[in-house]
Amino acid sequence: MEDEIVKRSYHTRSRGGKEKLVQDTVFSDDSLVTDDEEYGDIAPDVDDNVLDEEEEEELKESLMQVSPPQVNPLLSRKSKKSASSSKSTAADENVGTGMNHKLAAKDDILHAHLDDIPADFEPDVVSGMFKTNDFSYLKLKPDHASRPLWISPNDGRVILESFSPLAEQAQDFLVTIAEPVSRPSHIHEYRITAYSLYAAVSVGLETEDIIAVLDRLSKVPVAPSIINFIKSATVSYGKVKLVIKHNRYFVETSQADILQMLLNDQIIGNLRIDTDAAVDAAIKKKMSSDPLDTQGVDPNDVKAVFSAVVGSNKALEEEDDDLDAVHAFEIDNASVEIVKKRCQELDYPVLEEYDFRNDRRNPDLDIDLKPSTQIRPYQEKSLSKMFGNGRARSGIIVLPCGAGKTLVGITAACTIKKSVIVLCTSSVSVMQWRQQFLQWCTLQPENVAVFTSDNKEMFQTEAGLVVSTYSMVANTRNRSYDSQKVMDFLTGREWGFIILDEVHVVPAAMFRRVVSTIAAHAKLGLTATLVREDDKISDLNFLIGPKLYEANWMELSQKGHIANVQCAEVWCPMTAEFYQEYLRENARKRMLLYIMNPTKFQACQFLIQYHEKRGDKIIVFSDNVYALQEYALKLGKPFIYGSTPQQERMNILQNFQYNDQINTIFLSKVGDTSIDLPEATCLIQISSHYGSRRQEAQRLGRILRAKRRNDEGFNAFFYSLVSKDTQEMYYSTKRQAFLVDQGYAFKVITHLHGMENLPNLAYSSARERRELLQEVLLKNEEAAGIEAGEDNDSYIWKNGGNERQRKKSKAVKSEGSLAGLAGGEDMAYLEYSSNKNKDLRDHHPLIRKMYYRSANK
DNA sequence: GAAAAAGTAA
DNA sequence: TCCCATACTTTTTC
Repeated sequence: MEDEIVKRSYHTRSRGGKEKLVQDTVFSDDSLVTDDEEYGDIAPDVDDNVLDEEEEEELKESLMQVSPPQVNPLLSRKSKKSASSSKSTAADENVGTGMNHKLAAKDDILHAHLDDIPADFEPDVVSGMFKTNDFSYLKLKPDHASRPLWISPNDGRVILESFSPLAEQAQDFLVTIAEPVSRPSHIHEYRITAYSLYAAVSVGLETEDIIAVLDRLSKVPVAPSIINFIKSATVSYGKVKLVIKHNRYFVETSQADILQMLLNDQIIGNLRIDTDAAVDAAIKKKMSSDPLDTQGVDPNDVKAVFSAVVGSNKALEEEDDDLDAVHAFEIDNASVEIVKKRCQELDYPVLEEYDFRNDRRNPDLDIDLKPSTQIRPYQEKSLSKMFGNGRARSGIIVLPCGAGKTLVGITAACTIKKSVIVLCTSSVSVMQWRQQFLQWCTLQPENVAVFTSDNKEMFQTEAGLVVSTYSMVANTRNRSYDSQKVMDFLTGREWGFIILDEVHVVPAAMFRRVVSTIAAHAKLGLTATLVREDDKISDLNFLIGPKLYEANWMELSQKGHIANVQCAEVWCPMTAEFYQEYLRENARKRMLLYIMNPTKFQACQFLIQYHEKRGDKIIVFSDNVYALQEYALKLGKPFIYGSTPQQERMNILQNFQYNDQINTIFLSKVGDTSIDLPEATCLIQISSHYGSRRQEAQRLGRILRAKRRNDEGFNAFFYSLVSKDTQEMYYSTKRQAFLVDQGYAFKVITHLHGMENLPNLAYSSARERRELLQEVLLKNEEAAGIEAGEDNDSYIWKNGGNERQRKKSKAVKSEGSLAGLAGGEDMAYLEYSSNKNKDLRDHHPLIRKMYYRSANK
C-alpha cells in the first residue's frame, strides 16, 4: 500500500498527464505548498515524449506565477538582524573561499574574481555584496526586500538569504540549477556552472523557465551576461545521446548537422566503428564460444544479433520509439569514456537516459518495495530528480551518511525493474547491500548473486541482482577461472541499472573503467562526500552524469533525520620538550611528535572521561597506528586497526554496542569506510590524514545516526584535537572545509576546564613526559632508518607560513554556536577562544625564541 | 592461512 | 606547493 504511494510520487509516467513536472524545484502559484501536494497521480500511459501544448502552457504559467511575494512586516526587521549576525558568524564570511568546487572549464567565460563577502556586509546595498566589484549600478527592484537572491553578473555566483520566507522554495530551485558552495546559517552561496545547468536541463527545466524563476527571485534584474550564459549552456544539452543496443554503444542525435560535427571531430570521428563489421564479429564470437559460456546470456540477445546482421543498421533503428530520423553511429565500449569526455568539451554533453518502461528486450526483474518500507521526503525528492520524466537519468545523488543512501538505490532499482548491478568498495558493504535489498524489497534470494573473491555466484534466472566490488570488476590482472567466468557473464549481457556506491572513488584510474566495461542503461552514483583532493571529481560529469540532488545537511539535521552535531577543535599546546624536538625534526618525524603530544593525550583522556560520565558512546580515531595503540593501551580501551582479524573486530564492535562497560573504542582509518559501526554519540580525532575533507566528513558521518535526535539541542559531539603551533593546525582547517560548507561551525576550545585536576591524569609528571618523548624519538628513528637530517633551518619559514595559513583559517572557525541550535552546554569546555587573533599571536615561547635567533643570524 | 601484488587515499 | 609515507583494501596464488 505505502509503496504504491511512494512510487506514485516520483514514478511519473509522462509529461503529458496530470502530473506536474519537477514541481519540487519550481513554484506553483501557491508558493508554500508542501512536498506531498506537489506530486500528481500517475498519468495514463500515453505518449511519453510529447508535451502537449496545453500542458506546456500550464507549466510555463506555473513557473511564471511566483507572485511577487507579499511584503512581510517581519521581513525588514529580520533582514537587519541577519546583517548583524552575518558579522558575528564567521562561517558566513567563509562564503567563497574558493576551496571547494573547481570551476568547470566553461565557466572561465565568467571570470571569477570575487573575494569574500566583507564582514560589514549590508544586504541593502548591492555594492557591499561583492567586495571587489561595484555593482551599485544594478537597480534594486522596488520589492527587493522580499526577494531572496543576489546574482553576481560576473561569475554566476548566487547568494541566498536563507532567512527569507521564500528561502526553502528558492533553495529547491537553486539546488537544481546551481552547485551549492556553502550553506551556513544565514547566507547560502551557490554557483551557476555549465555542469549545474546541464543537470537542470536533464531534470526537465527549460532555459526560459530557469531565467524566469531566477529573475523572479532576484533582487535585481538578472544580468544579460548570466542570461546568455544560461542560454549557451542549456541549448545544446540533450542533443546528443548515448544509447545501448544489443550490448553495444551508439551515439545518437536527431540533428544531422550535429552528427556531422561529431564525426568531423578529430577525436570522435576516429572512434566510430563500422557497425556491419562489428555485427559480423559479434556473431562469429557467439558461434565460436563455448556453449557453456553462453549459459547466462539471454537467448534473445543472440537472436537479435542475427536479425541485426540481416538488416544491419535498419534493424537497430526500427526499434526506436520516435520514428523521427535518428542519426547514429557505433563506438566501441573502450572508447565510451573518451567520446563522452570529448562531447563534454564540445559543449554537447552526452545525455544518458533509460526508457526502461518501453524496454521489451531486457527481461523484467520481479522486484518491489515491501509494503512496510517507508521513504523519507528527501529520498523521494532525490528520486524525483532521477525519474522526473518517466525515464531513468544517469547521475549522482549526494546524501549525508546515515541518511539512507542504500534505500534510495534500492527504490530506484524497484522502479526500473530490470537487472541491477551494485558496486561497492569493500566486501563488507557487498554483504550489507545484499542484506538491505532482501530487507527492503521483495526480491527473492535466488535472484541475488554476490561476486567477490570468496563468493562467485551467478543468478540462474533471466534477470537478477549482482552485488560486487570495484576491485573485482576493474581487475586487470589474470583472474581465477571462476572469476573470469562470472566476469564474462557480467560483461556479456545488458544491465538495466548500475548502482555505484561511494561514487567518489570512481574517478580513480582503475576503478573508472567499470563504467564502460559493464553496459548499463542507467547509472546511479551515491556518496556522502562528493569531494576528492585531486582534480578528478569533475570527471564524474561524463563518467556517470550530472549531480541530480544534493541534500542540505543542516536541514536534515533540523528535521531530525540525522543527528545534531556540535563540532569543536581543541587546541593542545605542545609541551616544551616536545616542541623543542618538533622544531628540530624534519616534516616526517614531526608528525609523530604532534600526535603524541602529552597535552593532547591528556585532553583525550579528559574528554573520554567526561563523555563516558554523560553516558556517551565514544569513538576515538587515529590515523596513525602507533599512536592508536599507545593511546588505547595506556587508557585500557579496545582498538581496531587494519590487521585486527575479522572475528576480533566483530567481538569488539558487539561489546561496544551492547556492553555498558565498553563505552569507548579506538579505530584507525579502517573506521572511515564501510565498517558498519554501531551508534556512537561522541567522536574524538587524535590524528588524521593530512587535509582530507572526505575523511573528516566521513568520520563525522559516524555519529549522524545518533538517537535522541528529536531532542532540542545537540546530541552528538565531534572533537578534533590539534597540537598548537604545528602543521596540524593547517591541515585541520583544510579538513573542515567540506563540513563548514555544509553549515557546520567549529568551536575553538583553548582550554578544557578541570583537566589538570583529573585523577590519574597521564603524563602529569615531567619524568613521564620525558620517557614518552624518548619512546617517540626511538620510534621515529627506527621508522626513518638512517636518514640524514637535511634542511633543519627551513622550519622558521615553515612556521611563518603557518601563521599566515592560520590567519586565513579564521574565516572558517566560528566562536558562536550554530544559529538556531542552542544547547551546546553539554560540551566539555569552559573557555574557548573569544579572540582568535590573540590566540594566534600567543605563540609558544620557543617560537619567539626561534624568531629571535633567526633574526640574529 | 599467509604472503604477494596491486590498487586507493592524499 | 608537491611529494611523499603509510594504512588499508582488494585480489590471486601458494
